[in-house]
Amino acid sequence: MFLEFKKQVNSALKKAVGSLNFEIDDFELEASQHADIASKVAFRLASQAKKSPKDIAQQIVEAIELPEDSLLGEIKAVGPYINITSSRSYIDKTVTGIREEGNAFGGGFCEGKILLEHTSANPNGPLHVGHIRNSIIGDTLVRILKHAGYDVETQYYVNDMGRQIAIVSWAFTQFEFDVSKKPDHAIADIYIKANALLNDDPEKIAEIDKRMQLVESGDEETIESFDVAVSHAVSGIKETLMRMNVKHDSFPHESSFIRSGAVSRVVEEIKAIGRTADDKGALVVDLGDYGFEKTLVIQRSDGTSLYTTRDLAYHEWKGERADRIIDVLGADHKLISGQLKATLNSIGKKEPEIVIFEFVSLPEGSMSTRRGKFISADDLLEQIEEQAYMEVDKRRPEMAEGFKREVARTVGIGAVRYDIVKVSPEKSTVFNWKEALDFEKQGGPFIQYSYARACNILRKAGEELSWISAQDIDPSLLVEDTEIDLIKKMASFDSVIDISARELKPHAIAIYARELAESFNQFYRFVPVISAEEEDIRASRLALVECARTVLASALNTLGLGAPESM
RNA sequence: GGUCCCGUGGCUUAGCCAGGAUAUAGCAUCGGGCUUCUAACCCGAGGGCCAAGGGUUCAAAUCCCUUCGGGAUCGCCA
Repeated sequence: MFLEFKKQVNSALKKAVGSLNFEIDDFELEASQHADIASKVAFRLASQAKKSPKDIAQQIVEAIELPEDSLLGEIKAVGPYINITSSRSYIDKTVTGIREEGNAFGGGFCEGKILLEHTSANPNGPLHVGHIRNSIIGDTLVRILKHAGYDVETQYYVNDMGRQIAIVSWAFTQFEFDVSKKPDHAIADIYIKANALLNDDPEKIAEIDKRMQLVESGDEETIESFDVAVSHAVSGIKETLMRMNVKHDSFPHESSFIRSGAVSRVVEEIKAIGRTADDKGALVVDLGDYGFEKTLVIQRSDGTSLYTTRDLAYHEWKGERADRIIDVLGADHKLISGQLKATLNSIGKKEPEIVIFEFVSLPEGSMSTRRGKFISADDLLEQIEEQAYMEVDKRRPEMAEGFKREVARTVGIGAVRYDIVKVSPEKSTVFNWKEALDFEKQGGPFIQYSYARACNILRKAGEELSWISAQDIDPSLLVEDTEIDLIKKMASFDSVIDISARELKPHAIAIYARELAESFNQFYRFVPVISAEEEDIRASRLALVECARTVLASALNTLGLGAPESM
């Protein structure tokens, strides 16, 4: 609803400014503490009109004419600012809008097919707390984009033929694989051992090189040994992702692009535009005109392809299947993703939009699967759920064990996801157990609690008052400050979705969800619902609670947090 | 050494790209609130020369330059 409000503000200002014979398109609208929206346009027009911004603001306000039933209410010039408040109709339409649209409220205004790749961690061990930043940012973006109206397909690109996988497959021939363990963890065990062995005995590296050549040339037995290693790791990774409410639609494998001929094809395409050169037997691409000093190697001197080459083929393939391609990648991919985009651009292919997130490190330094220096996502989830269980047990000791376990799971995952997504991706972070397990913060569980409270009111109303949601209500009876604040907060859901979908910034939705929960809690504290004296007021408030439940559920769902009806 | 990202109260953090009204929240600290829809809640207080220095501008947390601190990266790894 806020998007529509903004549109009306723009057109009202445009007309007013036009009637004063000023030329300007951008009204510099911004959120304000003094109104629902404010325009700074008077600053810009000051030089043009040779008048003070203050006078211009006043003039514009006087020139504004509002149509019947406008979403704009009071319009005031305060110094150079034009402060605009929404009308009663805005409030009423928001309530009816939510009641009519339900879960679709605040979205559905975009269209097109998006292919989004995220996580794509190498299958040489379990996901660690750094990888899940990728998964959570990626999955939240998927949910935001879907709500905005896009058709989104999510992919996990499986590196099943890199050097690291050659090492894992080789490790199977050197060490015992512990089948009693979760498979991705068991893979990490032998991978770490193999790396240590290669470190001690560099002559064995030739065996890895040999495997790399064999797999690329299509040797059945080697391919099979890679597949075994990869599928063990991937099955464990999938389990972890599922536990975090993260789902991928497909898992394309790198090797498939070799086998389909896509890799050789893309190499030929690059050769054809005359950008390639031979550098000591390796094939390199010159991207100097794109601002890259150094050339990009796309083929080793032994003729095998590299990650980059396969990634080029993968992106070419993705570009043929979607209107937009989005990749969520770690900070280590900044350079290479720039080169990837430049190369695709040079052969006239669709470029991906890249979302970069900075690294999560440990207090003692950076994480490394190879060296066994990492905290696995499974460990984190295990501990957080245990912590959450204690919190539930403390608050609802009388409830059944199954209830406590279920709530602990929902709340635990919620806390983890929220903590990660609420921070801007461009900040590097240091993982800290104490903070990760702290439930006192106003985070995921805070939002889930608001939702549970809303559910509880409605459940009680159903039991005690035989309330049903279809009842006709009068939204104009909602006049308390906290009611209006809550409604306005819900109204702005669409604009938050719009902004986070456009800028690919999931953390905006995290902040919004928290504010929405806060608004609901304030309403809950100050306005009686079930015990409201007058029946029509009670009905309107129940409808409002139901609206809040709807929007809270959407916000939680967009963040990938579970919505518990009781906790 | 080159390039990119980050540096906001004790801790975590929004705002920065598109400069303007007293800089946003949370945690922690201190004070108040459960006979009333679950207190995982609500209300209030203190706490910031927005890393430092310079510049642009009527106006800078926001743009530019320099320095410092942290992270990432710099062809045949991924």
